[in-house]
Amino acid sequence: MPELPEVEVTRRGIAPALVGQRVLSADFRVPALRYPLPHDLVTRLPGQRLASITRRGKYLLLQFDTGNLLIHLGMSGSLRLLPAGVVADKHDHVDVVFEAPLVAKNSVAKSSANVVLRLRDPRRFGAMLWLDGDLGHHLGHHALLAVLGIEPLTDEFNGAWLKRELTGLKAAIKPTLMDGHRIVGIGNIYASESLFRAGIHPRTAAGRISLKRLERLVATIKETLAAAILAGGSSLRDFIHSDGSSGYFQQQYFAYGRTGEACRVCSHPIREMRQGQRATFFCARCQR
DNA sequence: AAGGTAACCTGACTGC
DNA sequence: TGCAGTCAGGTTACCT
Repeated sequence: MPELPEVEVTRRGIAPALVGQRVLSADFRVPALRYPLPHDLVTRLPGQRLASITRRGKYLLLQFDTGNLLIHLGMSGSLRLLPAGVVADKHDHVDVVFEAPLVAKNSVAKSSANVVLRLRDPRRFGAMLWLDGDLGHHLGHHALLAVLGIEPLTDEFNGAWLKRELTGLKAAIKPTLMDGHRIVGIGNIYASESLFRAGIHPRTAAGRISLKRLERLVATIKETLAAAILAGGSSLRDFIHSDGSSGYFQQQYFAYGRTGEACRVCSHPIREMRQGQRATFFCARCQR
């Protein structure tokens, strides 16, 4: 579920209900996800006010009084807002209870119970870490954050930047797009989708793509991510009781998961191959 | 530095 | 119905 658009949709979904609110309690039900969980937050977090929720790549950063909660959803993670008291399911690993009552804007039902931010992650590839002190410092110095690549939805991410970044690379463009140390947020779905829209074959050597085609690729990456955020936003606007599933953008896929189906542009069957243990989908006629 | 592979983990699905 | 095998939206660690 979570590439950049899904993480951003999650951020926008939970922020209005939580920002400005104080924590009442925290509960950890497993010792670790990808990394050990910060169990000491059970005593450290209560009383702290949530000042902001920001995103860096696929990481969510919740800024509190004395530090920051870093959350990564991995392959199967999701965050939901619930009224306190709802029994945790098998893979609901972390709860953070806020003192504000849950008010469902799009729901007739209102609850007077406190609102719970609940992290579910069946595969446990996700992460939750506590970063003490200043967030700005961690963005530049933390081992997980400092190594992150450029944000694709910024003006700095443009054709000239990408041309420079890819110069000399012999690796295929598709896995290169997914390398978070170069560009953050582009996962397996949006890599295939962006390359389809740009008309670039996924196996093209990254360093041998012209500036003109890279400018086109930058544009399709931005438009694909932006469209997915909009589509996700329309279905996940109400995070209360949401199942955290991805939004309606699936209906707009040109290539991903469409093996054997007709290309929406030229009607040739969409093909599937493996690159770096991951499935790649493309149209051999539209993408050269 | 670059490039490729295995590993982490559970659940859903396919085919026999 | 059961069981084995495969696959899944991510990332790091560890090879060459």
